Amino acid sequence: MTIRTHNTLTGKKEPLQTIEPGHVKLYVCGITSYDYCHIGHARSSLAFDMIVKYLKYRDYKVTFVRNFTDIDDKIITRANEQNTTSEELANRFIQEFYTDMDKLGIDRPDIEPKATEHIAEMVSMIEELISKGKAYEAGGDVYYIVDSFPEYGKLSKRNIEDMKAGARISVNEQKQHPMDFVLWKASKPGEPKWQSPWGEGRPGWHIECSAMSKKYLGESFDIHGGGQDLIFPHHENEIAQSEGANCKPFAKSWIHHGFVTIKDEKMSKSLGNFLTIRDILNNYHPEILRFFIFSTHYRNPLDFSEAAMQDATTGLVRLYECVAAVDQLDSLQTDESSPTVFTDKDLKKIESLEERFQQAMDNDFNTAQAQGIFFDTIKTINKVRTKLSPTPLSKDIKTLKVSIATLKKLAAIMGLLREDAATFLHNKQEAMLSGLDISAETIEALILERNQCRIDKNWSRSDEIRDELLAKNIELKDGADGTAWIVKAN
RNA sequence: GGCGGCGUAGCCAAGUGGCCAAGGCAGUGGUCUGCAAAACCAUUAUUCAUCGGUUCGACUCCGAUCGCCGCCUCCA
Repeated sequence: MTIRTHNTLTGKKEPLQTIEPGHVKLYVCGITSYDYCHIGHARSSLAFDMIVKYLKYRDYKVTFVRNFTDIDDKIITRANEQNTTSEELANRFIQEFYTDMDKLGIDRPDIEPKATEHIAEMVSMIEELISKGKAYEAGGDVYYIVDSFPEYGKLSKRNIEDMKAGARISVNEQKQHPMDFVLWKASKPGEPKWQSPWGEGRPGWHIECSAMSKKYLGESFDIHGGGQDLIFPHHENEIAQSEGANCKPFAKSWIHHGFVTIKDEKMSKSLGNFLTIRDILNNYHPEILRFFIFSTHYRNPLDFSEAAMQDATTGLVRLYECVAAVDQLDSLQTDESSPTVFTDKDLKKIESLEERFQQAMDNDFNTAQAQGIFFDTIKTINKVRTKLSPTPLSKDIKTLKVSIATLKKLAAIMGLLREDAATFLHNKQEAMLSGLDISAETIEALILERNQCRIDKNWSRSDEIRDELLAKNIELKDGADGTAWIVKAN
């Protein structure tokens, strides 16, 4: 089986074929660092984290580069508002970004270049473009000649004529053609600036990715990724710059993920309908956010709501409860004369887990389908587990243990089931209990009282206690080895 | 207006032309239980926005229509 990925350039799913065998070179556009990250950024980071983890699981070597845009108009404006330098502001939010990423359990890329540390590479690429007649200097700015690149529009599937009709391009006297875009901007007084052959200035937005991907991955590499909103103009312009300067194909394949929406509208700063990663992590465990993000395919829009997060919570807890239940089987006495409780069908289902998972993930990283396979598997595990005799066959226990180990290994690719199950469930209870006006001691005391009532067959008082606790969201579970309690999600 | 995408059960969501259209949440009936809860079992789309077409056969391919979303300006 080969991995197939959807390529924006061709609009098709294609088998992954790396330029260098067994080695994937991946470049992803990272954040512009001027504010806290929202869950749209989380989706982006999580999607590529999952993709890298899966590629590594499939034995690829991966070189993963993700940049920081640490100089641009928004950064300068925000820095002025805060009476600080753009450098300080950008670095501060890079640190905040790391705080969020670490909480989400996202692995660091291999290389994280910053735009401001690659001015020389950008300048030399711009010079190359000028010398090839693909760019021109005008009043200290440098522009790319879009008409010099016949394939312009091949990624976003649009042509220059249609775009001119759209006519929302800002008027700029300097430009020879309205679609020409800036490679180098002359600095205004007080703005951050670097020396260049065209005077003091700073780079345009798109050139950094062309220059840095070339430096770290080469002129041609395997996959370039980012959000769907980057297709045009950012990635289209990158192609024009890189292929124009290098005269070689740029990224072979393009992966673009969908947006996070709220009430079906794109989350964005201008609409003010965004939630930061830390807003979410205040209320939900990071794995719940991961579970939610991966519950749909990465290219589809994903609508955020509290209800959806509750569903994700319930689903993840169900997985953890299964893991915890199997973990507890250690304490059982085994008996080799017991019959096996596995049917052939059960075994087949459990043993095919990894293969089915790979099939789903090979198909353009279909995490939604993969999650379905997890649930399908735990259904079988739970079924078998409940059929276990008090003194089961040790081989049956072993089979269950092995399948849980496989499940955890595969779930880890999405960053799920990485905690000890009992601890996860316990911490979740603690967190929920702290929001209630009842202590664990009070609950335990009431359970003791109720159990005495039950021995006395005083059902009315016993039920009263249970209802009383239920009113406070405490649910009781009477089992063979006593009464357990959980805090109910509301 | 141009381009791209989406429309599958009450909600979310898979589905790479051909066995009963995954899975989750919610619901219903049952097993278990003193009664419950959890878990388990069973059940919930003669149908995949609509209408045509291609095909022996389509949710899956093609065309049209309706609806929603995104990009075309900074944006993950």
